[in-house]
Amino acid sequence: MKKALTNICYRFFTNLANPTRLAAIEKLMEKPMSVNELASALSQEQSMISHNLKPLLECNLITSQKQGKKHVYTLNQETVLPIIEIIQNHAQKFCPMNGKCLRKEKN
Amino acid sequence: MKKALTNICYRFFTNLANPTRLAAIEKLMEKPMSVNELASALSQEQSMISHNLKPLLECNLITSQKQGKKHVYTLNQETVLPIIEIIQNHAQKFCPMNGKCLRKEKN
DNA sequence: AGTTTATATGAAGACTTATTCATATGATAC
DNA sequence: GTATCATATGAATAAGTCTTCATATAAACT
Repeated sequence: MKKALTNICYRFFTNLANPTRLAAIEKLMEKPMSVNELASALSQEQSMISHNLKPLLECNLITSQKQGKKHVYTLNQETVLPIIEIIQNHAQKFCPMNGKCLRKEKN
Repeated sequence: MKKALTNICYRFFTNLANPTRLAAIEKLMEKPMSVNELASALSQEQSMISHNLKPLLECNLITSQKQGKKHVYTLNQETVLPIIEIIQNHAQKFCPMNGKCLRKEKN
C-alpha cells in the first residue's frame, strides 16, 4: 500500500472528521474565542471542548494565545477556509441533497 | 451546536479519514482502475477495496463506469486534487515533520 | 444452463475514537 | 498563601468504524 498521501493526509482528515471539532471551527470562523466561550456557544462541556481543541492545535488548524488566564484560540484561516470552500462547491455540484444525504444524521 | 458546516463537511471528511481509501485515491490519481486492479496494487482483499470504494462513490469523490464485467473507478479530480494541494501546502508550512508527526503510525 | 470472472454485500468480532466525570494544573486577585 | 477562575488531563465506558470471511449477485462465455 502506497503511503505518501496517506501519511500526510490521514491525520489531517481524521482531525476534521468530527462534529464537535467542525462545530468549533465553524464558531472560530466568526472570531477567536476562549475554551469557555466555545463551550457555551456550542452547549458543550468545557472538558469536551478542551479535548477536541487539542488535536486541532497539534495539526496547526488553530493557534492559541494566552490572554491572562484565558487561552484564546484562533482559526488557521489560510488552510481551513479554502478547503471548506472546495467542499461547499463539491456539495453544490455533486450532492443533490446538499449534505442531507448523510447516512447517519446527528442531532 | 451549529450544524451547517458540520452537516456538509462531516461525512466528506469521515470519508477521507481512512488509510485504505486514501491509498485508493492515491492510486486513482495515476489512472482509472477496476476493483481488482486496485486490490492487487494495494495488496488488499477485493472485498475490502469494494467496501471502501462504496462511500467514496456515494459522496461522488469517485465515479464508476461498467466495462463488460469490470467496474472502472475514476477519481473526481476536480474536488480531490485541490484539497490535496492545500493539505500539502499546509504540511509544508505548518508541520515541521511533514506528516511524520502522526501520533499513531500505520504500516 | 453451467462455468468463470468481477464485484458487492452481510454480519461478527476487532479495533479505534469520543464523551464523560473527576481531578490536576496554572494564573490572577485578594 | 488561599481562593477563584480558566483550562487541561486521565481513565473508564460508550459509541462508532474497519476488517475479515463467507456468500450473493451479475455479466460474459461455452
